Amino acid sequence: MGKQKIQNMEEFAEFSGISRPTLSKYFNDPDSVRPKTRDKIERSLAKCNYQPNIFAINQNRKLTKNVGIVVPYLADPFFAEMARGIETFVIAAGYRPILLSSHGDPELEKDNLASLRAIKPAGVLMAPLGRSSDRAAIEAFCADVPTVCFDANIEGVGAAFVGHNNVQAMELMVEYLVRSGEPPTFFEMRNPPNPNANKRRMAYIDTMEALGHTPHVIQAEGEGWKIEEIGFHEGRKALIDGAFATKTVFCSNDRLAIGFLAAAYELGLRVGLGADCALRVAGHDNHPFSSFTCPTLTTVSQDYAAITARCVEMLVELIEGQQQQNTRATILIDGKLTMRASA
Amino acid sequence: MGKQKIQNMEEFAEFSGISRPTLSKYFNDPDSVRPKTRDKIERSLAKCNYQPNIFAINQNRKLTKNVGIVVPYLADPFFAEMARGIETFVIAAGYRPILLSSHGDPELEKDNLASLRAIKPAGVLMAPLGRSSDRAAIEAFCADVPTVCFDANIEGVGAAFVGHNNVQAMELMVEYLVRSGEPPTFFEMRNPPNPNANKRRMAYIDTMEALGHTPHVIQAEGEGWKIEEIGFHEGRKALIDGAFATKTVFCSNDRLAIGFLAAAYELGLRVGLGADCALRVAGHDNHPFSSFTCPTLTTVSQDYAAITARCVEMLVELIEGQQQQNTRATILIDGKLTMRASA
DNA sequence: TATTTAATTTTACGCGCGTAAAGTTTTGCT
DNA sequence: AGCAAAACTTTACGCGCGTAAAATTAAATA
Repeated sequence: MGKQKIQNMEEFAEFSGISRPTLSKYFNDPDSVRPKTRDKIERSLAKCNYQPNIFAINQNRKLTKNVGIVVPYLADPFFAEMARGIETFVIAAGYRPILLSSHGDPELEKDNLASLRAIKPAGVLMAPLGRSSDRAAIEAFCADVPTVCFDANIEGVGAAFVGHNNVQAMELMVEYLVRSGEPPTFFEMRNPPNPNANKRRMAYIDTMEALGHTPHVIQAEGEGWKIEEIGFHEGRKALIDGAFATKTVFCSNDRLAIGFLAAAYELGLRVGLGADCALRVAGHDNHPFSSFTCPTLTTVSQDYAAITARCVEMLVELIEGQQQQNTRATILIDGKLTMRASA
Repeated sequence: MGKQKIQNMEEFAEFSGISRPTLSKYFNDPDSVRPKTRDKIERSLAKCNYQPNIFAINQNRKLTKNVGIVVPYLADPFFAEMARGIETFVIAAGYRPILLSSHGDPELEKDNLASLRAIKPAGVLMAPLGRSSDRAAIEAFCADVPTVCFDANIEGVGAAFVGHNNVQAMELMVEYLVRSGEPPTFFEMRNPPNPNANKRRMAYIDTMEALGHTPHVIQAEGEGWKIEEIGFHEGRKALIDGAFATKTVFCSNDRLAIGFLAAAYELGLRVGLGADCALRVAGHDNHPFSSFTCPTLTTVSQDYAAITARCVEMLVELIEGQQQQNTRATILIDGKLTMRASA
């Protein structure tokens, strides 16, 4: 490989026979130069391994091509999956994803925003922690950098929100459970870290009442993101106490359901649809592991692909769109019933 | 908040009454200036919200404070958990973690290394994809930037390796299974993405032979990182075919075991230690979800905390240590038997 | 072919900070 | 108090690139 060592754009200008300002234009947007010169540049580029210094670029441009992705808890496969989708779309859109997890800690969430500020991102995609988030800090951040929120909607925060349609999804599942058996009891955390939980409870109650049934809600104690553990211990307790009004349990999310199923198993309760089953259990989210629970978990799936695609789209519009809209868009993506063995 | 707006170090020098070169020294290493001036700087810092421009810093320093973390598959909670630990230690060591996932794709792994190169990292912590990795590309990268590998050891690649002691761990589990019941059959993927699998098979065979038992290995077909799915389908097939030589199955890793347990459940096979159980199943890794399988999974746990701590330690030594050692260190951390209900 | 328009080159400055060199002040030590 | 060492200030240059302005060249239009 006789590839020359070219250190900077000056040298590459000499090497390629194109002036430096034109090269600068090219690297910023290859389509902004004449096709002929573009060809010439790219042919030269193939002959050496020059690559513009990203620090020098970012220092001098007011706006970088960085896009921050902030997630509340990356060790949760749900968010890992979301992050994966978002990363892919961000790269496809020509930006550079920077993935940060808050690991469930509001302080770290603030730190993450601070360190994002330092890299002057073109925009940020953020799933806030929710209840424990420092709202003021996030608002201040969103005022400075274009931010699209996903997963958890903090009313009024961010330029847009793209998320799951909890109301539609809850209706879907409650109606299915009622139709195929008896009305469900709702099982959730009393203090859920994620704000979707509240929307789900309310949608559950509304749907149940609309269908002429009495809603029953069992609330698990416990704080934080060890949700399976809470589902297990509190679900176990509730089962032993006979706290469930019906034998059909609709868990607020799949992680809770995973813990709950483990508890039911330990107590020797057969879960499923058959006549020989003591319980029916449904979840919500279509968590990556919900296909491998025992029994496999009937759930409402969030449309990962649509949500991730849409929120990247929104952000790109926000960044590249000339006219700035003042209205905060809220986009809700419908869920789908995913029927498996547990209900 | 009458905080002044200070744009650069020049202005902050005037504001704080400290010369710019000294400030530069301070920001590079707060301990390199006299305590008195350090106090003075920090008191001024509290009075405004100046923060050095990270791009300008990185452009001019030969070495940044960036530390890359490359993981083969972030949607795997095992790696998510590893990444979480590593991030924390990297921050504690005064560096800036940049987390990248290869999402199971060797091309993306190469891309990740390329984009890491662009940010001139002080060092990189890398868990290679393994079998599918482009060895030459990784070697070339390691030759240029200090790299400590973890999880998957590619012999000779990287300045050091920190990982799990597969041999010790396998001995531990095989001995336990033999002692507490019958000798296990080993269940693994024929073409595992991760190189640990081969070490585990060999250790299984060695230990079985040392104990005077005949090793039995069942190999699941299938490629890629959908390991639970492979464990489920291939495990199901093997169970139906009566392929297991014994009723004790030791799975090469917990994800495989999670799928296998789901298959056993579906087939109505009771898993556990009791006389009423048709199978005993053990895993390997102490995957975050192994506490919530049905039944809960007996496994050999990797010492997450020790591995993550140790590999960050190694990298920091490598970066900051004056004398460069030419010997490639290989550090293996012992596993622990984690007994639960499945075996 | 002449003319308008668009693209490129030349020249030059600035971004914010690292860092070297020489001079000055402060500190620690006897 | 005197002195050497350490820390600091002043001055000055460089990093690699963005970008503005004026001059030049190429392309598109008539």
